[in-house]
Amino acid sequence: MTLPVHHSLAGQAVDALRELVLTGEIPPGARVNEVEIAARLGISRGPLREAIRQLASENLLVLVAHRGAHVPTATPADIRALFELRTALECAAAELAASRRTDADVARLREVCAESRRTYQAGERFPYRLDLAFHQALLDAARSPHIAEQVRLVQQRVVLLRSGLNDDPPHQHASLDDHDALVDAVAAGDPYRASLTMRKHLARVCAQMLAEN
Amino acid sequence: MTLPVHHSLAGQAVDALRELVLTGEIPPGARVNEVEIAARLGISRGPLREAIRQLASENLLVLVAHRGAHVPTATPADIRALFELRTALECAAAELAASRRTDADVARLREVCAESRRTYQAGERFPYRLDLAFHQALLDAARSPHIAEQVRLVQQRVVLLRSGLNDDPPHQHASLDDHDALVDAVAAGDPYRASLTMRKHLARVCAQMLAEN
DNA sequence: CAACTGCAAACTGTAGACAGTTAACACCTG
DNA sequence: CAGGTGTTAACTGTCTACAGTTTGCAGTTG
Repeated sequence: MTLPVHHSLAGQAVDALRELVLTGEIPPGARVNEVEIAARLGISRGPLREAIRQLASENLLVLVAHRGAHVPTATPADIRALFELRTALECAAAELAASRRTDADVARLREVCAESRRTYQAGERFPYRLDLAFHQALLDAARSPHIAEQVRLVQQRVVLLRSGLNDDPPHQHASLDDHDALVDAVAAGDPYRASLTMRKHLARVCAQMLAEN
Repeated sequence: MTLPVHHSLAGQAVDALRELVLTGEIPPGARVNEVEIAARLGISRGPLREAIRQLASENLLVLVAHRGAHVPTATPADIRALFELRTALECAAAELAASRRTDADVARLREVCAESRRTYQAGERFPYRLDLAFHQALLDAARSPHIAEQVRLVQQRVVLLRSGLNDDPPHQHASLDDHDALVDAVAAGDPYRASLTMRKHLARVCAQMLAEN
């Protein structure tokens, strides 16, 4: 017996449309043609419009009167402001993680770091997936559901900006070191150091993104 | 020539429904009857459903399959977790405000504090409106639009919890002092002290809310 | 030839109708 | 009388049709 994740078409449409936006299939600046997308998803415009509203309030779409929805494009100033928000949230998460972590949390974090390093040393760029996994493991350790939810939403928007991001090796190496330092601070139960380390990490990631655009 | 804030009925419905939820006219736990509310707002169910989706993604409503939307009720654990989020955001805002404030920002903050104190000393409870105005003035000084937006959303949820809040005088007096201390830290350009002062302030407000429920 | 006007196609915004699900109540049964 | 069952009313979820706006293009005019 297969349980559908979402019973409603609108719920499915949210996921499907989110995918289209985040994968860049609907690129930044492009408009969302309701009849076209609805046909593509095999649904009518009603549920799709509900999905569009939700994604708009997640800031993955922008609504314009009588001109429908389009994918937002980001300016450098936007990116900086977005990273201010991300820093606020993830530094708080790092602090809480350092205060609340269990041995299992630390083990999980070290595991993700180890896998990232293996992949990196194998000559490949370590995939963005592992970076997300690290930040997710940290959020799990923080045990603050509302903060975790907001971080997820912000990360989505970062993915949107990250379209053609070419992670160069120096940046990747530095990120691996940052992650290790972060785990050490969390393992040591030092909230202040965890927060500071996260702040430095995100500052570098932000600078990297600004340099690439 | 009167310019409608929202051209679309869905946009108006978002504001109207938000009002119904935040004023408690649709109390926590109550379901949102689509036909009834649509009739009350003089619109059809289509735009209303779009509005419901948006408010759900703002966490002012909860969607249940085939049972529509209802206003969420908060447990003490929820309140604590929500204040962890609020603290992360507003502490960051306080830090940024201390770094970026202009003389005009400080003047505005002192003005709001002075008005709050006048109202309080006139024997009345100083209205929640002035508390919101203070936090808004601080956000303006922080100049971080994304953080400001998220704070606005969190404050909404706090208002929702705040339904029958009876602000007792000791709490109000302490809040006035907190606000003054916060302005001093911001005026002094001391981000660390501003953040710490904000953290203490919100911890007390949170404890107050937990005590009253 | 540039700019303006008018028209037509495409798209968004909204309403109303229909299908499927939930839930409550009356009724039956042990 | 308690518990289960069938039926019905209410409500949600979805689709289709229609009205109003925008936009691009052709035609016209200075």
